[in-house]
Amino acid sequence: MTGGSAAGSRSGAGGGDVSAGVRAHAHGDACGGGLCRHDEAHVFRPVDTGQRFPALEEGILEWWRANRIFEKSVELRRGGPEWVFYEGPPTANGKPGAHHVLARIFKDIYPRFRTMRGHFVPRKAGWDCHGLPVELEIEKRLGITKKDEIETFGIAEFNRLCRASVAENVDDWKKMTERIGFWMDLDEAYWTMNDDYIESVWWILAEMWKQGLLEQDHKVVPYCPRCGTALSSHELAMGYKEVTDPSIFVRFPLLDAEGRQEDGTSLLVWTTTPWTLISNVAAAVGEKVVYARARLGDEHLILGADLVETVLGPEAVVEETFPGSALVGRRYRPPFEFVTPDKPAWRVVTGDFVSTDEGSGIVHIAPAFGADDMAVGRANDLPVVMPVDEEVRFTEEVPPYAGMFVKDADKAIIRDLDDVGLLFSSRPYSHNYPHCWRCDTALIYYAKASWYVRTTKRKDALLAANEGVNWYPEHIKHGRFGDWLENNIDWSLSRERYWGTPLPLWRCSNGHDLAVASRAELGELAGRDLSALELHRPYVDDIAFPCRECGAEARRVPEVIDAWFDSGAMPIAQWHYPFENQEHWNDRFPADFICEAIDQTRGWFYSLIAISALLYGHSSYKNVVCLGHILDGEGRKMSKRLGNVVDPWAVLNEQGADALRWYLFTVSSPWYARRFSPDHIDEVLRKFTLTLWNTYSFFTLYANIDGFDPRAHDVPASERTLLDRWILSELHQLVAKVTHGLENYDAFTTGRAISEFVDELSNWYVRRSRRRFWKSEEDADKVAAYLTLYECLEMLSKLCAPFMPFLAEELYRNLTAERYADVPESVHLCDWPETDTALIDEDLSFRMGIARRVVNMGRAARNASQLKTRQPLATAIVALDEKQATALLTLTDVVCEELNVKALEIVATAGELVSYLVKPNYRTLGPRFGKAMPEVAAAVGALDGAEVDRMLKAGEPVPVQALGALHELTADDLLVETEEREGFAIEREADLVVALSTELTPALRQEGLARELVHHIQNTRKAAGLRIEDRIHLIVEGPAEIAAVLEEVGELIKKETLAVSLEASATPGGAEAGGHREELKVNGLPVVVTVRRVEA
RNA sequence: GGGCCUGUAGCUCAGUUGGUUAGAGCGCAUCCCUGAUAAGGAUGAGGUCCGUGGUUCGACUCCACGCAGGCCCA
Repeated sequence: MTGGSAAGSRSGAGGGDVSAGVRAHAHGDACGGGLCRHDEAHVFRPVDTGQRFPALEEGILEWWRANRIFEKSVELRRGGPEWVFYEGPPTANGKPGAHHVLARIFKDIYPRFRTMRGHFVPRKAGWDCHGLPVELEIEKRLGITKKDEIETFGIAEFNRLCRASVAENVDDWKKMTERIGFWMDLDEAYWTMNDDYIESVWWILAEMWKQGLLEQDHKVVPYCPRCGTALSSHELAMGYKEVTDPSIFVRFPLLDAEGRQEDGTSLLVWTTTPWTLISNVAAAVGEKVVYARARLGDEHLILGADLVETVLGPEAVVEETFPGSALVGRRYRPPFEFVTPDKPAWRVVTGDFVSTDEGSGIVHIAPAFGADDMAVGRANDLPVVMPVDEEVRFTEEVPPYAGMFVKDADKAIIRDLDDVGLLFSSRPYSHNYPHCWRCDTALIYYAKASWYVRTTKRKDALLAANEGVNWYPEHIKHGRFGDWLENNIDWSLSRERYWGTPLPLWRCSNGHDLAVASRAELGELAGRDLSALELHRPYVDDIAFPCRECGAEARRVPEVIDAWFDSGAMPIAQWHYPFENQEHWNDRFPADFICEAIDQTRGWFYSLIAISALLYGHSSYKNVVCLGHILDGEGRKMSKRLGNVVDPWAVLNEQGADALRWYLFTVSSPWYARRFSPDHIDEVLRKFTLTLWNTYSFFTLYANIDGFDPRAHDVPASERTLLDRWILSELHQLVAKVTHGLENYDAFTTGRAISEFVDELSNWYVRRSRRRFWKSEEDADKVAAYLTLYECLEMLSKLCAPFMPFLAEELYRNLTAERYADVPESVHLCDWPETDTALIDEDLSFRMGIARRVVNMGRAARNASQLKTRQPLATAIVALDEKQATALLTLTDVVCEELNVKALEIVATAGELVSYLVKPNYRTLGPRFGKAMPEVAAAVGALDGAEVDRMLKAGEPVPVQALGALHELTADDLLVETEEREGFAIEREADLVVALSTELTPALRQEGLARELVHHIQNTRKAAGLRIEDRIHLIVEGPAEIAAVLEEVGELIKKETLAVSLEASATPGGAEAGGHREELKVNGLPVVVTVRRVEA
C-alpha cells in the first residue's frame, strides 16, 4: 500500500478549483491589484499553465501603480551613489511604433539593474515639443500649404494649436511607455516648450553669444521652398533621396580680346540645375586638370581631356591639350543676360573642387546657389546674381520665367537654350539629392543670412569631449561619430518658423545686437514686469526696448531655433538651471548613461556634446548605447512614409510586453539593424517564457501538494545531491555572468545566458528530479530538491527583473513576497544578488557535461536501433579517456536512469566497438613542420589506429617518417578518432563512444512491460480527469502475459499510479466496476484499464 | 563619390587569438519520450561561410579589390 505519511501530506492539497486563484489574479478583481494572498490551503498561489501573459501584465501594472512601486524603487536608493540617466526626448508628433519600443526598453533595463545594485537612479522623462513636424501637422489640419498663410491665420492661434497637438501625442507615448514597463517619472517630465525650459535655453544661447560663438552669416544653405526655412546639416542628412534630374551640357562660346565671339569655339559646361544658369557669372576649371580642345563636326569644344570620348563620342578629334590654368581669365558669352552684374563676370576662374569624375570638367558658377560657388565667387570677387525671391520663384528681373518656381522652370530653360543653339545635349541624371526630411520637397541651395553656432571654433573641445565617452559599440567613437566631429561645420541654428524657441537676440536699427539671457533681464530692458510672459512667438516679438548702445529701438530678430538645440540643452534646461535647482545640476551632470538609435549620431548625440563642450569643455554623457535600427520583414527601415511601421499594441495585447522585451534584447546584437516580424516573438514565448513559466508552475504544483514551506527547512548545499549542487553551481555562474554583462551594457549575451540556464534547469534539472518531487517519502532528498528548485526560481526572478519586469514580479511575489513579511514587497525593490563563489564548482559542471553528452548519445543509439526508452536494457558501455571516465563515474546513477539501463560499464578503449582513425593535430604540428605539413599529415593518416591508441594511452611516443627522418609524436600531436563497426547499437563522437547492449532477458522484457502499463494507466488517470494526488482503485484486464506482470510487480504499479487496490483479470471485459474505462494496446497486447477515484 | 556597419542552412542569428568534420533556434521529414504537455529529446535533409585575388603548411577568420544591403556624409 501507498505510504501513509505521503498520503497524509497530499491530503492537505485537496479542495478548491486549482485555477481559481490564478483567474482572480489575472483579472485583478479578487484581492486588489491582482496579487492576492495565498489561500490557506495553498502554500503558493496555484499557477495556470495556460496563463495569458498580457492579462498577467496588466494586473501587475495595476499593482505597481496602486503600491507606487516605481517611486519606491527610486526613493529606496536615495543616498546611494547616484547613477544619472538622461532621457532623450521623443518628438511628440505621431504615434509610437515598434521601433520606438526598442530604444525605450534599452533605456529601461540598465537603470533597473543599477537601481537593484543600490544606485539612486531618478528617471525624469522628457518630451521634445517644438519644430517643423508639429507645425506641419497643424498646417495639414488647417489646409495650409504656404508660410504666409500662417501669418494671415495668426501666429498666436497657430502656436496654440501646436501646443495642443503635442499634448495629444504625448498621451499616446505615455500609454506605450507604461505598458512596456519602461519606468519613467512621467509626472516630472520636462517639456521643451515650457517657458522655464525655454528660459534656460535662452541662458545657454546668451552664454554662447557672450563668447562670440553665436553669429549671423551669409551662407549658401539648403533651403526648403515649401517650409520657407533653411535646414541644418543634420536635418539635411535625414532626407537624401535618389532622384532623376535633368542634366545638360551647355556651350559657353569663348570671346576674343575685343569681346567678339571666336569662331565656333565653346567651353562645354555641365550642370544638373539648369535654372541656376540664369545666375551664371563664371566657369570654373581645375588648375591642374588637363583640358582638350576637340573638334566635332565643324565646331570646337573645350572640356576635360579624360571626358572627350564619353561626352563627345568617338568621332571627336582632340586638337590640342593644355592645363586648366591656360584658360583662366578667358571670357565667354553667358547663356542668359537678364541680369546685369555689378562686377566683371563671365570669365574662367579656378576652383579646387573641379574634377573630371563626371560632367565636362568645367563647372558653371552661380554664387547665390552653391557653397562651392559662393567660395569661388568670394575668392575671385565675382558678382552675386540673385533673381529669386523668398518662395524660390523667379523675380520680375527674369521676365520669361517670372513667378515660376525655379525647378519648374528647368524644362523651359532647356528648351530656350536649345532654341539659341547653346544646348549641346541633355540626358536624365540619377543622383542622391537632399529633400526636406519632413515634407519631402527637394531642397534648393540658396544664399541666405542665418544664425550660426560657431562650433568650428571649438572643434578641439568637441573632439576632446568625445574622448571622454564610452561608446557601445565602440567603433562609433572614432568612426561614424568621430569622423563627423572631425569634419565639423558650423551649426546652422536659426529657422524662419513659428513653433520653436525664439532666438533671444534683439537688434536695433543701427545693427547693435544683444542676447537676452532671462525673462528678468528682458523685463529690466523693457522696463516692465515680464515674469509672466509666454516665451513664444508672437508674444516675445512684441517686446521692444531702447538699444543700450545707441538708444534706437531694439526688436527681436524674427527667427526661432533648431529644435535639436532644445533637446541638446536638456541636461541644463530640464532643471531650469541656472535659475533653479543648482543642487540637481551639480549631482546630475554629466549623465552616466544615455541610449538612442544610431541615427542620433547627428541628432541628439551631437547636440548634447556640442552644447556641453562649448559651455563646459566636456561631454554631457559618459556612456552611450547606440542601437541599430529595426527593419521590417523586407529589411527596410520602418517609417511613417513607407507605411511599414509595426504597431506595438498588436504585440502587447497578444504576446505581452515581456515577450516583446525579451525578443528585442536577445534576438541579435543590438548594434546591428535587425529585421522584425511578430512571428519571431511567438518563438521567444514558447522557447523561453513558457519554459520558465512551466518550471515555475511545476514547482508550485508539487510544493502545494506537499505543503512545502521553504523557510521550514535548511539543508546546506554540501548535504544536497550532486544534481542539486550542479544546478546551484550553474546558477551562481549565471549570477556572475549576468552581473558582469549588465554592468557592461550587454543585455544580448546576458539574456542568452539566462535562456540557456532556464533550459538546463527545465530540461535537465527538473526532468532529472521529477521523481524526487513526486515520490511519496517526505525525506531529506525531497526537501533538498524543493529547496534547490525554489532557490533557482527565486534567483531567476531577480536576474530577470531588469529584462522581464512583469514575469519576474509574478515569480517573486508568489514565491516570496506574498509569503514573508520581512522581504521587500516587489522584486524591483530587492538588492541585486551576489555571486556565491563557494557554490560554484566548475569540475562538477565539467562532469555533468560529460554525463549529459553520454545520455544524449545513448538516446541516439536507442533511437537508431528502435529500442524504446521505457524498455530497460542490461548495460551501456562507454569508452572515453581517463579524465572523462573519472568524471562520469561520479554520475553513474544519473546516466543509468536516463538511459534506463541496469549497469554502466566504462572502458578505456573502444577497440571492441569501433575502429580507429588517426589525424594530425595541425595546431601543434603546423608550426613544427610548416610547409611539410601535407607530408606529415599523409604519414599520420597511414598509421595503425588501434596501435597508436594503445601507444598513446601507454604514454609512448609514436614514430612518424617524414622529411627523410623519424619524428616522435606525442599525444598532443595526434587526434585519435573512432569509426563505427557493423553490428552494434553505437553512437560515437570524436572522443566518446556509447554502446548499448540490445539483448533482452525475460526479466527485462517484463519490466519493460510493467513500465509500459504504468504509462498507460497514468494516461487513463489523466483522461479520467483525476488530480495528481487522487487515489484510485485500479482494475487491469488482459492476457496471461499481463497477468504475470501484475503478479510480479503489482506493488510497484500500485505505488506509481497511486492505486490503493489492484484487481487483475485474465479476461478482457470480465471485471465490473464503475469508474473510467479505457481499452488499450500495450506492447501489442489488448488491455482494458479501469480507474475509480477513492472518495476522501 | 566618400565613411561606418552588415553579408554564414529555407528563415532569424551565433562563431573566442587563423588550426581537426562551421554551429543554435525556428521551419520541414522521420522517430522517441511525456502526470511540467499549447512542452521535451534524437536523427535526417538543407552551406561555393557574398565573389575574386593575395598572405600562410593551413583562411569563415588576416590583407586587397569588387558585389549586395543598411546607415551616415557629400
